Amino acid sequence: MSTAPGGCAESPVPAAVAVDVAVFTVRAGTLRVLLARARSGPFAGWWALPGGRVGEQESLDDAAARELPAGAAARDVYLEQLYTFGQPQRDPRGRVVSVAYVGLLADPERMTAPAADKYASVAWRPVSRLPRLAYDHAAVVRLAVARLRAKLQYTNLVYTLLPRSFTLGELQSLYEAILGRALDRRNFRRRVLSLELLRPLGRVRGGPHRPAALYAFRSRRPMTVSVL
Amino acid sequence: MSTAPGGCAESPVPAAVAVDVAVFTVRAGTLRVLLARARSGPFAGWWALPGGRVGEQESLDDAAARELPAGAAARDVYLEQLYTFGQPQRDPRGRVVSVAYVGLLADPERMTAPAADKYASVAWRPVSRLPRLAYDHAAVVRLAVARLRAKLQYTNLVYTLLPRSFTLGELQSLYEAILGRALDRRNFRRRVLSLELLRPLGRVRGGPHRPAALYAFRSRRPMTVSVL
DNA sequence: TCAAAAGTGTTGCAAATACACCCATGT
DNA sequence: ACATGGGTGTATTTGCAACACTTTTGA
Repeated sequence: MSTAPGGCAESPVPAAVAVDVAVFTVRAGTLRVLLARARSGPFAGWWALPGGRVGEQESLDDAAARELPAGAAARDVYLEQLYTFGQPQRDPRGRVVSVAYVGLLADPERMTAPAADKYASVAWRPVSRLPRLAYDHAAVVRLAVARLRAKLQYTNLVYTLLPRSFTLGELQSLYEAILGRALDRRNFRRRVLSLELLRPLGRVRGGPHRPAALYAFRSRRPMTVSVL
Repeated sequence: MSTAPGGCAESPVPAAVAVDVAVFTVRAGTLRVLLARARSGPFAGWWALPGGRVGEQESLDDAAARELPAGAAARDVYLEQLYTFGQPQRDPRGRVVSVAYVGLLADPERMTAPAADKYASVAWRPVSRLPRLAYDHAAVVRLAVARLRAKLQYTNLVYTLLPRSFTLGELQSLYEAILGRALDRRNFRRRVLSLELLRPLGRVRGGPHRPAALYAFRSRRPMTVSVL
């Protein structure tokens, strides 16, 4: 049974429900998470994950999407529920149960728009060197990173972290940045191509060296496939 | 941020937080889930997962353990958070966000004690043939079964479904019941033994046929190991 | 002596790994 | 010409799957 009447007067459970979102991207070969500095509240000035209360008539997924900084522009962030944190004392102001989400975003620039948001500032921080975080958000990020690493191995979710077209080298760098270990170029290449997830674009990207063929994902929907 | 003040008067978010638990066991070669029939409420008489409101000073994990029928005797149920369901309309009485848990139990008898509980009746039902369930509990069970199947493959969690000592045949039957497919006896045996998770007890269990060696798990703590 | 489950060993295939060489480009 | 990353191929190992036979008990 999922019990409890709705009305505030009748309900003996004054818990508030919130969402917190750990949005990740990879920039400069480093896995980064989006942090925000709160203007007010018990942790004013601290870095924390973006988040906030769930509206009365709002689903959890909708709330997570809405709480993203510069939300409008960020409609194509991949979001997935992670875990729900409900220790009684996790928020000094009272009982707050927080549903944590993982977000994945390709283009880091899109999100940094400071906006006349509720946050004093917003920044992409490398997950390997995080500042002290408010609430239990350090634990949230740890869990989120673990989930991300695991899920890249058996899904095609990398597509959420890449632009439309990319080279195999870029794809490999991405995996290496997130998994934190080097991969054999030739084996990676064969593996990925054998999955038939990519479509060769025919075009080529020039650079300082030999131009690399461009690829795109055949499907940009979440699927489970054994990648590594 | 996980915001929101605690007080009921100040909070515009009258959401109640509940837990629902899908407890599984295997009996007679069939994966079964524990269902309860509510005495009252909008779904009185319907089958549903056991569950209920989270107390004010109670963690989610504690709430899940407490909501188990015949709770006292069931202290050694393995519990793990599954997913949080928060569609605004999922409870007809008002907004209830429900944190779903998966439970695993070895001894089916332990739990069936009807008890002067809040439930009219309690029963182990095969997951393959479930009655209509209250709320969104059909979806909860579906997700829970998927999680259970997946997790048996890369953890040692089977130990939660077995008594202290067991034969390799029993272990295999358990896997077959949950995965829903037959496994090669010899390969299964070799695989499992090579993991070094089991300790041979020396003793033997007699039966109508050739007696089988008894084993026990070296460690009864959750670990991740690639089982299949 | 028969049925039914326990226990053991081998073999072939397929996938993962490790590794070496040539190619195309900008500087 | 050379440094740098792109592209292709091959040998070896390792793990998985398929499979056949012997053993021990109760009935």
